[in-house]
Amino acid sequence: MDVYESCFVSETPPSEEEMDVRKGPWTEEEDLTLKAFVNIHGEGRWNSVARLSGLKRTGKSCRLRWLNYLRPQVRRGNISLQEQLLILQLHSRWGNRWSKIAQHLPGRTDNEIKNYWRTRVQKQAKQLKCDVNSKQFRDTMRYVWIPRLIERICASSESPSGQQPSAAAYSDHISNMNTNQITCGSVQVDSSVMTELSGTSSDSQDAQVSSVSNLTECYDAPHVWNYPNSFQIGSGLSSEILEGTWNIDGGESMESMWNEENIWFLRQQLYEDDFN
DNA sequence: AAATGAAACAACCGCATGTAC
DNA sequence: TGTACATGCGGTTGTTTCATT
Repeated sequence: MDVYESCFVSETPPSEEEMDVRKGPWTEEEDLTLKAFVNIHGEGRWNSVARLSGLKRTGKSCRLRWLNYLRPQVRRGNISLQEQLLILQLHSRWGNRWSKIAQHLPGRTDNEIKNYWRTRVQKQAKQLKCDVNSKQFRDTMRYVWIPRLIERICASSESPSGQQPSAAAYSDHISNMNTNQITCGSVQVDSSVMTELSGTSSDSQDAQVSSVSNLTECYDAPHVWNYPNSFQIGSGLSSEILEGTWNIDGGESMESMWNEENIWFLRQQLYEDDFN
């Protein structure tokens, strides 16, 4: 039995009523207490942490506070472009499985990703006056946003890219993958980016298919894709999208969003997952 | 400067799952 | 095998911050 364990094998925990449990925002003092306790004894056994640290909190509350806020690895602040792309992709595959998505975004918590999705993506769906799970929203993403984005990926890939992984290395990496690819200049773009978001991939069968973050400013009918005859560009789309005035994160441009580094990063993450 | 509404973030709750006994 | 407890997850709600009028 280790030191930690010996600390915790003890009396039955008092009920919440008996404990006079504190709720609501954590104070700085509570944070320090929890941090110090976990630093000494390690994570886990949260009910014991709550009891022995002197915090009048539940084990659940301690765990949540530690995982979402106090953990040293936690990254706070703006979700980067790469992360936005990953969230979009992974959510299209797994639906609202936030913790699973979070595993692919080091330092980000499921709670943060969930909040991001709710506040940003669902907002966009609201602007479109449709549900994020609706066909209209998926179609908008599938036939308008994504193609436009990919077109921009292609465009940006042809510009100098500094210290990024080379396009050649990237092509080598994906050439072994059994995927359909579209060549745009020196970079190949995987058409699975499209099919995943269409909700037809096998992985998405058990997941609720949802859609895209602030992937806007995307309407500009890309010529690189074949649209189904039945799909009318612009049908039911908001004027912001149709006019290309739907801004990203308060003005961030699509150009900056889709550079070669982002594509490299995104693809790496996805293929690693596919083959794990 | 104050009021109001929207957006972002933090935390709680209930349920599901895992594990030890 | 059944039970109790701990932990993890996703949905929801409460609170704070920021922008607009």
